[in-house]
Amino acid sequence: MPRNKEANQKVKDGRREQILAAALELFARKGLVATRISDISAKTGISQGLIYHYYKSKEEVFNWLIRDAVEKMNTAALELEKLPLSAKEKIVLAVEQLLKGFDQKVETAYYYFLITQAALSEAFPQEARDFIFSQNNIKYGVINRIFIHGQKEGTVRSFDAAEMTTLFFSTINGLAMYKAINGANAKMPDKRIILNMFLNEF
Amino acid sequence: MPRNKEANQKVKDGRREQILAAALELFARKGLVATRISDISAKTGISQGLIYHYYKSKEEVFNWLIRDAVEKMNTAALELEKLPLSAKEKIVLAVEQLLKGFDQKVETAYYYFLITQAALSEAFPQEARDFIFSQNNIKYGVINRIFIHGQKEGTVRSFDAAEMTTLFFSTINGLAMYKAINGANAKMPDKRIILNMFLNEF
DNA sequence: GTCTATATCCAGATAGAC
DNA sequence: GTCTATCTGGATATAGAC
Repeated sequence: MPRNKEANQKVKDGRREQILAAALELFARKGLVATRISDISAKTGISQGLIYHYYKSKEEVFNWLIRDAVEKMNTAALELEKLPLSAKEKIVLAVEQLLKGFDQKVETAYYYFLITQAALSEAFPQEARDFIFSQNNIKYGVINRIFIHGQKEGTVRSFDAAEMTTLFFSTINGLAMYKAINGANAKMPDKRIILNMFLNEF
Repeated sequence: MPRNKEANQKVKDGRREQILAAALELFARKGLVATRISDISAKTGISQGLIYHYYKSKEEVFNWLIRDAVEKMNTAALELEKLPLSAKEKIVLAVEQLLKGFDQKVETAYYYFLITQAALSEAFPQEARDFIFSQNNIKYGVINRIFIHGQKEGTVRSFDAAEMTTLFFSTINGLAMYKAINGANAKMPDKRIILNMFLNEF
């Protein structure tokens, strides 16, 4: 019966999703080690044993989360780069989208925070860390190229492009933390304040 | 013999300091929960049992660290506010000092990161978190007042001062993370890029 | 003050019934 | 697929010798 098979697959995928969603929030808020499988179990209503049916360990859950996050971000960055817009417009769009993302869904902020933590700490699974170090810089490259392009346009300030890129992502990470900490109470600042860092006029 | 008493006190203080210094780095890099007392023991060469002679628990070590950090930052902020300088000059000085601090001593970055983590996560001792929420905002107040003052001067951009304050500390936190992650490889960006966010000209 | 040895606890992961 | 019960390891914190 293909019907049942499909239905089963749906349930299975649903469970896996549920687990990831709960783990994302828990990992971001409590950290990987402080999050107990029992926390995930409590949050999802899925028994502890069953979680191990879907993922072979807590770290595997974490690895999936990181893969998801990095891939989403890279896809977004590469799509931005391909748009038929000026460098200046791309930068405005990037800042807009990121702020809107944080504002509308805390999960976006959690993703950023998780990646930062994993990059920082040796306590996180090596697999996830390797993946981050090999893949995460793709989005740095995109922004860096857009800055350089914008400098040729004359719209982007003439500071060192690499430094501006560092600052771009440091600021974004800082805002992600701010949002992750304060949740609904966090109001994202006016994008124009940020744009002042990078653009001559807008 | 007061001589011995003093000497003993010195040793005692030295040990306590050693433990704090090791814990700062470990907590920042691995997280509170992932850091084992045995890690602190290995890093300091102080036996596990002896650590409990100086601090009654791992969390107490953490609480001391947070107190130190918050107090240092508040003192610095309040002193900045009292200086006989224009608002514009104070902002330039604050950014300079913070960047220099991160550049010269990773520990400064670790302090920032630790506070941010503790504020974020329920996994950290409630005592430390309460202290942060009651005291940490002092430095936010200082910067906020300086921005407002600078707007009257005409030197600070006329965006919402609270939003600029949020952005100021988000950026600083982001840079602290960047430094904590990349250590000696992290080069702090040109302060002028940051100052563009807040100042009309400089 | 300092160390080594150990009691105690608790979380991750597994086994096995349904 | 799902649950409950349990094994096992490892970390905190303590006890007690020096």
